[in-house]
Amino acid sequence: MKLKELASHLRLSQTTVSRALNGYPEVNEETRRRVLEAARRHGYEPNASARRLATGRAGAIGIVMPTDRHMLLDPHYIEFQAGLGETLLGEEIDIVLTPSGPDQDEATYRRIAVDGRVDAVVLASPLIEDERIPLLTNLRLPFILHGRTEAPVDHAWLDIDNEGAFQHATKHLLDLGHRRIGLINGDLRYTFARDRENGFRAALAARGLVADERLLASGPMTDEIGYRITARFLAERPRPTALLVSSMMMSLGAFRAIRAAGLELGRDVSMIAHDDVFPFLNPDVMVPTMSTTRSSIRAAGKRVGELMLELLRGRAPGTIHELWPVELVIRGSTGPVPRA
Amino acid sequence: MKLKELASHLRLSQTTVSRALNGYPEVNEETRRRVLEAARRHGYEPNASARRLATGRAGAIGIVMPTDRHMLLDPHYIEFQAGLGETLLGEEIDIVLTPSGPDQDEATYRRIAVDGRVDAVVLASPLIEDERIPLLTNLRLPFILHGRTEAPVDHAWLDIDNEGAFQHATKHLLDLGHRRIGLINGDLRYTFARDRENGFRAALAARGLVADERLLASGPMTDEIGYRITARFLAERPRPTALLVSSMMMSLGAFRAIRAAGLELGRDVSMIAHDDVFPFLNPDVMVPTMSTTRSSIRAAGKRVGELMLELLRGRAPGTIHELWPVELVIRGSTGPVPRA
DNA sequence: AGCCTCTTTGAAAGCGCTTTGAATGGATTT
DNA sequence: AAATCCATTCAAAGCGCTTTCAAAGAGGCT
Repeated sequence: MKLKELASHLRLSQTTVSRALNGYPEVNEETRRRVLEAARRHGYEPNASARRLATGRAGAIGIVMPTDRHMLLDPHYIEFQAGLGETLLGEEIDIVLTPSGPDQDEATYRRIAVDGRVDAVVLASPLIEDERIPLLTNLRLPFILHGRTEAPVDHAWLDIDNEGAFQHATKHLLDLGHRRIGLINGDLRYTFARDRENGFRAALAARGLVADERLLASGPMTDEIGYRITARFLAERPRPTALLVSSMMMSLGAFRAIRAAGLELGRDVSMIAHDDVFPFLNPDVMVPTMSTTRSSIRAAGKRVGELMLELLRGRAPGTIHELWPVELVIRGSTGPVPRA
Repeated sequence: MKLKELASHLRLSQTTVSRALNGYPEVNEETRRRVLEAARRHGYEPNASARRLATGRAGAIGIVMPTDRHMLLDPHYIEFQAGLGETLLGEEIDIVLTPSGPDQDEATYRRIAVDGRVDAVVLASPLIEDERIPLLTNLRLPFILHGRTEAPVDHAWLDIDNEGAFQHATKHLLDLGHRRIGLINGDLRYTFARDRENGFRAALAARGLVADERLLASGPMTDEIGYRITARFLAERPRPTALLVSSMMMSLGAFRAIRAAGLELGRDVSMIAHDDVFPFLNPDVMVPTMSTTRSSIRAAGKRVGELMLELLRGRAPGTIHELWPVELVIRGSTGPVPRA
């Protein structure tokens, strides 16, 4: 069933039917009722491509999906997508995932910028110097960055206050008397990891302390790396009495390493981990419960969806800057520094 | 830059330029060279909507994304997507995620079936009786099911041998002398969970044993639920000496519950967990290493992508049935039953 | 009665591509 | 030299919508 058929069924022009369906005001209410009713009865659904071609709008936002490299951030992606979906749901806007291989990112962005399959894109996991920003700016493809980066150009972004979060967390550990604190971070090319390290150092500096470089480490945020780094840290002398960990996933490995060293979390070693609030990993039910810096990545996705809608309705990208505070939630994995 | 402009630049007709670009044979090689060169120079990229409208093909496959309910299967989704992406990469085919709210699934599928935004869809996480199968069949929207279901109609699917996997794993535990074995399963409305339970029971039955219903439990496959169920099982008397767990995520909680009960994994209690092979959760680096039934969900996604391409090229859905064997990998978390 | 206005509808022109059917002209046959 | 063939190219007709511009008719005003 296409518009033309529906129109002739109704003995109306395509124009009127189209208008009735799309809610234009210049249609007689009785006519509109008839049209809507007939459309429903015949299961009419406008062809997406035709509509897109005619309007010039894609009704979709894009995410370029790297199929190889830092897909290690996995669960983040899906939670973010779910949040995005929550918002886009009511708007009948799709999310278009465009796979991109190694070293094809530029070509891929270039292609989707020109071929009009999406109206805008979401950029995630930015590097400190991320070449995608100038690229998309040049291509005039609207985008919102989830995270931040060092870019000279003004653009839309939403980020959490990673620096403040880790500064706060570090300060808390210092207040508990800890002086030997290890930082287990994500890959330092990412802005979020750099920001967290900055926060960590800033809190130490505020007390006239400097970080022991042997207690700074970073890598893919996996259970495995968390285990390895922690094991290495615990072999240092004097041993660290507290750990700051960039992800819950890493903290699971860290926890095992602590036990393996015959130590007890929350007593011999304190830990604060960053929690992206995954439904399958709840710090409240761990034993001991895990102290965290908390910020829901799903909520961020939802909000980015809202901002995206505003962007598409014409809001200037340069006016979209949101920095979310991060909550510090103290639970059982942190305690006063043990007496030596 | 549009086709028309490119053509007039080249003093050729749109027809010839279009053909040259799309690799049709009836174009002079010298002409094709010129066209390709000019297209490259001008950064020409055909408009996706126009092409879709003209060809009637969307060049995209769809996934309906439930934004609320069993998004608990989270990490599975993204790994699967990544695999799918790997295949689709070279084909310039997109993945279109259509968000769908509670109770809108049918309407959503109905819409995308008619509006032509995708050529086919992937169905994941099927329930034992999944109404999506007859729906899509009626709508004549091609699909591939990742998993199986009890459907009277013939359709394309790819699944792992969940029953065989858990049967095999159970048999292994029985061979080690275990008699009190707990099963920590996913939600039983899902086919995979039912199949696993069937495998478990079959292995017991083969030895003339029956399952103790108090040692059967199921729920969302989270760390938390894994912890709770395990704690409950370990409170039973006589205590189970082995556990079969439906996901690595649950096994993390199970592990903690075992420790919390003052028991040692691999000695006091054995465990075999199902491993979907997530990059961030490696059974080889756990302490002790985790025995698993292993099947990469990413590989499944990749293969579904391949089958999807074949489906779109005309292969009959009824000829696409793949049942993958599941490997049993014995590591440190399983040992002989402890002497009472 | 004549003129205006307002509401409602319609014809037709795109949107940018693919594809059908026809044309052109040089090479090859007869 | 006429007829045939082949390799190339092109004009134009869609694909199924939206939107501009025009028209028709009903009612209100002078």
